[in-house]
Amino acid sequence: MKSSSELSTDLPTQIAASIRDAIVSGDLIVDERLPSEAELSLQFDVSRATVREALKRLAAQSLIRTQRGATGGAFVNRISFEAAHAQQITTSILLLSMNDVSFETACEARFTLERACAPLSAKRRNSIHINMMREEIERQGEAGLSDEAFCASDVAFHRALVDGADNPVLSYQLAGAVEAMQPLMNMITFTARSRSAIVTLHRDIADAIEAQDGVGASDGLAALEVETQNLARRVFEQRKRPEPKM
Amino acid sequence: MKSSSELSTDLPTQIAASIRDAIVSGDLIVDERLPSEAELSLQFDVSRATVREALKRLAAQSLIRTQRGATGGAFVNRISFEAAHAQQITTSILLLSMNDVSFETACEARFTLERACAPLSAKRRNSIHINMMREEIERQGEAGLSDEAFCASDVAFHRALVDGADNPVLSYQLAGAVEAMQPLMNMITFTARSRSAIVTLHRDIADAIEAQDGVGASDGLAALEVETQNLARRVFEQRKRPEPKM
DNA sequence: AAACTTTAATTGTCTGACAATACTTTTTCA
DNA sequence: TGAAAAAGTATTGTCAGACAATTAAAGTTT
Repeated sequence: MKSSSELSTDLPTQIAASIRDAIVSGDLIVDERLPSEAELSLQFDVSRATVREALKRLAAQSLIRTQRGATGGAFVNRISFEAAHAQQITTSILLLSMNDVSFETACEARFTLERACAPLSAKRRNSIHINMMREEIERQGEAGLSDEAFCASDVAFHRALVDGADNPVLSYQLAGAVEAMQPLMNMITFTARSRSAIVTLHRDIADAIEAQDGVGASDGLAALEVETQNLARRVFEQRKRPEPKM
Repeated sequence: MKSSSELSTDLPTQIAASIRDAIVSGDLIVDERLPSEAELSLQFDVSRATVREALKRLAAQSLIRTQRGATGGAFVNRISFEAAHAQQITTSILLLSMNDVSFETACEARFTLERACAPLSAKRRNSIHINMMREEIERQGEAGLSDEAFCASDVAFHRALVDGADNPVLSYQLAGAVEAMQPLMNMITFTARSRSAIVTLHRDIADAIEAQDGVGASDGLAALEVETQNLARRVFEQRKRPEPKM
């Protein structure tokens, strides 16, 4: 099990890397039980505390799970799309918020990816996803909806669109791009007029998907991107005026 | 700092979640120093070992880094695109290998996303990425190249294409899709004829990018997808014949 | 045969100690 | 005086050993 990357890092990192390699390379397969902490501490010639810290690192990445009791231990986890989704979203949000990524850049990435999805979603459209999109459009039109709820509904609409492509890998890869936009969108105040413009575009997109018109859906998303970018630009400019850059 | 998600999980998980919330919500900002392990163990009323396991979980997600010495401690990490890339690739590879994702599905996802990139890459094309693509094409034509090296070069070519879009968010989101294909591609044996077909398509794509012809690049990628899918289908069918299912 | 008890294995947590590291302060001495 | 050396100090890294909590399996009783 001791194989690679034994640098000048601390011991738990080395041990975690060693076990991770064994999992990635297939030496340890899903649901296989790792040696007990006591055995591992003998194998790696470190204390149990050190082994535990290594195992916790792996658990944090959902690579293993642990179970107490007589037949317990650490087991190789089957990474679920759900867990991977969640992790990717957290990472994406932090990445954007910590690296001063402009709204423009994030928005471009999101719509570029989503447009790629549109033709597939149109081809494979199915009533479940269409209905979800319609429901969210309905919600977005309700008066008295908070900006935050409007954004959440917007994200749900787009998630339905992406999931409609019926390709789990695609859904997973796009999760970060779609969801990580929400905190950025939340900084925007949506006027009644801007909301109705967005709802109209959403309806166009849903119609195109339902009509299996991939090109139309793509065009609708392109228009939505322009609308969103303009809206953001207006909001940020207006916000700059009262307090003109320190 | 004690805020949310205090369920029936173990203590390190709860503590890690609590600190993670503080980071995600912005209560702890980049490069800020966390209290020392001793202080945290007092705050959370647990032993230092338990705090350490929690911190290791966060370190595993690159959320914090630690430093020894008098002015040391745990600091909130600025998640770099590089680190996020690496994590995403690992997760994507494991996700595909553990969930019996078909070659077809993964391939479709990858090319769908990449096609979305092509217009941007064409518009913003720059000599660095063009040269990288040309270099990889050159390498792919060399005789005596191992299948594995051919695949690695293929990935490098596509990474250059994606990076050419000059949008770091896009590059990050696509990293998983592009790189996670490599282990799947590695299962394929590339004949001289199939290699030359791929190289020709790569050259077409590079030419289109250089000519700022986004549509052409997209079409080239579509053709490459068809070629790749056919190739994979042939290889898998042939492999089934000598050993017909068990 | 079913219900209960005991046993053993394993992870979860705690305590206390010492080592390693790196910055700060003090001392030394040229 | 001023720079180098030494000591001090706060912090993480690692260890050893202990006990608690949990769980499945084996054994015992009814």
